[in-house]
Amino acid sequence: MSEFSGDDAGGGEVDVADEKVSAKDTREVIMEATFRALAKRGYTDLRMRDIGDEMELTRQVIHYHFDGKNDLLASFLRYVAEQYEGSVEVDESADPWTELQARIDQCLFGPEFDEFGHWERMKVYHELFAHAQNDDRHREILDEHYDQIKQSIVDVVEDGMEEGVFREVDAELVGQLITDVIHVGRERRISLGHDDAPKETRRAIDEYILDSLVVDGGPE
Amino acid sequence: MSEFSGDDAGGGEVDVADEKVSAKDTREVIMEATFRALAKRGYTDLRMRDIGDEMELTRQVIHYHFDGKNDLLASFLRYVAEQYEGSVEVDESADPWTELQARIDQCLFGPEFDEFGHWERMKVYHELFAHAQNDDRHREILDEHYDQIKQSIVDVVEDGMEEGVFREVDAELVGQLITDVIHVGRERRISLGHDDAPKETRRAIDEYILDSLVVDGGPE
DNA sequence: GTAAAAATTTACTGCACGGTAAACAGCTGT
DNA sequence: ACAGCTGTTTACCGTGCAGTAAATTTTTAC
Repeated sequence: MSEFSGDDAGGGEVDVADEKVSAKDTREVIMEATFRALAKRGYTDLRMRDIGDEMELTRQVIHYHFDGKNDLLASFLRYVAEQYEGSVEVDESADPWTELQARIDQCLFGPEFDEFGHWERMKVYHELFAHAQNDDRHREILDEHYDQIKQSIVDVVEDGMEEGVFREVDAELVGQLITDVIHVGRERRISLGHDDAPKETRRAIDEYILDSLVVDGGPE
Repeated sequence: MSEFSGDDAGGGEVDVADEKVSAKDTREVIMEATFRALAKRGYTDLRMRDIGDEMELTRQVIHYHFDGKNDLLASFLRYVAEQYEGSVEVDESADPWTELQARIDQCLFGPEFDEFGHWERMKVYHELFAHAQNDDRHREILDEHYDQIKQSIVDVVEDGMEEGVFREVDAELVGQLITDVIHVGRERRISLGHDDAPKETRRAIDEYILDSLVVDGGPE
């Protein structure tokens, strides 16, 4: 929600009273409009016009705030990544089992409320993800993002091992596998329309990955 | 390699002597040119011109053989799916363990020779896959294709269980999981540039999925 | 060998898109 | 209250693209 594109930074200030919009808000408005336009048209067919149609302001405003389509989409990608990370909120004080499960569920199913918004966001996210193969800028940002998600899983696994509630395993390998499987579960739902792919995925994670974390004769 | 788009089917015949090209060959030439163009430019930036530049013939020939860009890409998608399936060739007479491993390796790493071609093909395949979320025609074709790949894995697992070399498991779940993990392993390499993702994936499949197929006190 | 059909090329067109220019509004400070 | 800045709008290009039309060459059929 902080830093956006390069442009000129120290723009207008927020007028506290009434309902004033200023530079920063406008950018947020544009980001959200881009979101909806992208969800409707898809990356390939996205026109600047479509983004304009999704907001109150006219499409030319975009050119004032961003330096062309490329710049806009680069900023948007960062916006999406930040939003994704921000949406994964778990109780860090919980035991590793609970935290691990919570993280998996959040990534797979999204926040309990707003499940629809989750899949709309993910649709856009996954499309940008695929596009990274043709755009180094996208790749860099998404690579870093993907690693953070993975790392948060690895950390929980390592915590669990230290606390003795998980078996000794290769945390990197497990974390990567879980992250990957979550990713592909969502993708199968989004691209192929398999509505229950996330649920199947959840079950597979339970039976084939989490089970192997159980200490012999331990809980569950 | 057989049937193409709807158009008019029974075109010109092949002249045996010399090196003559006729209708069917031209379509193949166009398909291959589309392949290269797509690999270079990416789906979003693909122009008809690019396809024309990738072959001896001029780009207008495409309009003679296909009914516009959409028709071309629909035909191409089928072409790619068929090529993928045709490329997975394993010795069906081998024992389930060997066949399963062979299928996994083929999907992950491609034919031993032509490893470069494999990743070029997969790059295109995965991009089309992502695009399916915005195109029902693509989704239908790829859904069917994905299911066939999965089914071939499920079949091997079931064979193995009948022969008693695999433990009794939910073959559907295992087959789906293996297929999914292969998919995401490739994707991570292609989109994020993780060159050793396929190898990591292979190891994860071994340790977390195949291990669970081993009958207690069995081989390996 | 010649006429008809198929395949390919050369030359062109319409238009949708991203981007720009200049006019206009609204707030800020003095 | 008026100058000056930020932000927004209306109106307008220039380009690059998919697609077409007609001319030309090659292949097939008799």
